[in-house]
Amino acid sequence: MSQQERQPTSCLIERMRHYIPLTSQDEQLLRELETDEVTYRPRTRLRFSDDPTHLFVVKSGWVYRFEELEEKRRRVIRIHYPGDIVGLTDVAMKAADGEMMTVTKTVLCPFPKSKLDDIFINSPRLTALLFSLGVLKQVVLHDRIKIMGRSSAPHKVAHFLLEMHARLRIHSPDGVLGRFEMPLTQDVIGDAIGLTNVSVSNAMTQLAFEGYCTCQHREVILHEIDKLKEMIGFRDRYFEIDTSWFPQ
Amino acid sequence: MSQQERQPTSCLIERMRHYIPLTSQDEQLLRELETDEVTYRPRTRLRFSDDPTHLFVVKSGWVYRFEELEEKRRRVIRIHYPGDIVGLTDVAMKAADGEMMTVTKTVLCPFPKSKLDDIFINSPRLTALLFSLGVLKQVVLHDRIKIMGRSSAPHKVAHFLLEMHARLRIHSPDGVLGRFEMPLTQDVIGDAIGLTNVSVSNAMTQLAFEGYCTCQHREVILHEIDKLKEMIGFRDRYFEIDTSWFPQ
DNA sequence: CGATATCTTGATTATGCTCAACGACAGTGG
DNA sequence: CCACTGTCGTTGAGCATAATCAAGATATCG
Repeated sequence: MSQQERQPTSCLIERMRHYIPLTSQDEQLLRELETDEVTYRPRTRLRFSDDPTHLFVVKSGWVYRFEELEEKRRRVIRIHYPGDIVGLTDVAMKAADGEMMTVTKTVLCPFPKSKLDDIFINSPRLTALLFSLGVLKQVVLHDRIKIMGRSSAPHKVAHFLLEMHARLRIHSPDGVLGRFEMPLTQDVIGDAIGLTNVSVSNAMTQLAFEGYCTCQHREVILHEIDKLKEMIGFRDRYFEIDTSWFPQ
Repeated sequence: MSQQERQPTSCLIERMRHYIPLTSQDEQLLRELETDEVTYRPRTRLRFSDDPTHLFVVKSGWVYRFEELEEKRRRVIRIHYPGDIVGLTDVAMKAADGEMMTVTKTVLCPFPKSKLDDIFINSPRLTALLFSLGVLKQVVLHDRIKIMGRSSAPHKVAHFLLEMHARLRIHSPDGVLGRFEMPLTQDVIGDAIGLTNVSVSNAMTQLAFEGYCTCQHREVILHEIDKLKEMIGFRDRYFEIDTSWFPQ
C-alpha cells in the first residue's frame, strides 16, 4: 500500500507494460526518466530546441508539436499525451526544429540523453521495444500520408479520430474505448490533417449526421467504430507489435 | 586494377561511405548483402510479403512500393533506386504489407535478416548509421506530410522533385546535380503525392513556364534549384546527418 | 456576468478531379 | 520502311470539393 503510494502510476510504464513484461530493473530505468517535473500552463509555446540534449516524457496533459510555414499556416506534426517520449526522433539528427504548444495544463519530465544510454546499455529488451516503437511511428506516418493524399475531408477527420483512438485505447484496461476526452480545437486538427477549421467542422457535422461518431464538449464518442474503420480501411498499428525477435 | 574489377562499384557502399568512413570489415559486411542477384523486367509486380524473412538491396534500376486502396486508387509509399535497402521498416512489424513494382529493368539482391544481425553484432558504427538513416526517413516523412497538407499542386510536384534530387545527389561526385534521369510516369508521381496524372502534368507545365524546371523525355532539369527550394521552404535532410555520437 | 475563444453556417471563389479526345513516341511485325 | 499498337503526356469542358471571407451562435473561463 505505502509502496503503491510512493510509486504512483506512470503512463510511460503502463504503456511499455502493454507490449512486454517489465523486470523491476526495466521499471527502475523508466522511472529514472520521470524524476524531474516542470509544469506548464495551457497554450504555452515551447521552443523545442532550447536544450537539444534533453528529451521529455509527457507526464500529464496534451501537447502538440508544430512548425510555422508562412503567416497563418502551421503544420501540426504530432500530438502527444501522457506516456509519450518526445524528441526520440531528433536524437540522431543535427537540427531539432519545430516547436511545441501545450493544449491543457501539462507536466513534462525532461531528462538528458544519457539516461537513454543507460537503457541501451542495461536493457536490450527495452532498447528493442523503443526501436520497434520508432518503426511503428514510421508505419503510422505512411498510413497518414495514405489518407492525406486523395480522400475527402470526412475521411481525413475519421482517420484522425481513429488513430487517436488507437493510441489511447492502449491505456484502457480491456482495450475497449467507446468515448474519450479530446481537448484539441478544430483549428489544430485541421492543421494536423491539412484542412481548414471550417472543413473540419463540416466534416464532423456530416460524420455525426451519418451516425458514425460525435464530437462535443471536447468528448469524442465513436458510435460505429467498425463501420468507420471499414469505410476508410483503417488498420490499428498500435495495439500489437512483433516482439518475438526481442532478446532474452 | 584487377582488384577493382573483382569488386565493382556498389551503390550501397558508395552511399554509406558518403556518411562515414568504412573499415574493410564494414565494407565486407555490406558486400555480403549483395551476394545474390535476381533480375526483373520492367513493370513487374512483386509481392513484398512473399518472403518476409528476406530484405533487398536495390543494385540497379528503379522500383517503387505501393498499396492498392480501392479500384483505380493506389498509394505509392516510397521510391527506391540503387543503393537502397528495402524492407528495413518491416523487420520489426508483424504485417509487412504492400507490394513493389519495377519501373525499369531491375536487379535486386535479396538477403536474409540474419546478415543484418551480423552487422549489428560486428559493427556498432554501421548499426548506428542504419539506425540514423531510419530516423532520417521519419523526418523526411514529416516533410512530406507538411507539403501534402495544404499546398498547391505545383508546390507538391516541386517538393517531390527536390526530394528526389536530394537523394540522388549523394551519389554525385561533388554533390552537385543539375539534371538527372527520372523514369517515373506522371501517374506514379501523382499516386506518390496525392494528385491525378492530369494535375501533375499541369503543374509540370506551370513550373516549366515559370522557368523553375523542366521534365522531358524522362530527364529532369532543375534550372533554379535555390529559388525552387526557397519557394516551398525545402530542407535537404539527406546530405548531412549527425554522426558525432556514433561509437568508436 | 462579461470577454474571449471556438464552433457553426452561408455565399462566393478557386483548385483540382473526372471524363474524354488527341498527339507524340517507342516497340513490333510485316 | 511503314502501318499498327499501346503507353504516356497534353489539353479542354464541366463538375465537385474545400478554401476564403464573414457573420452569428455557443462555449469557456476568469
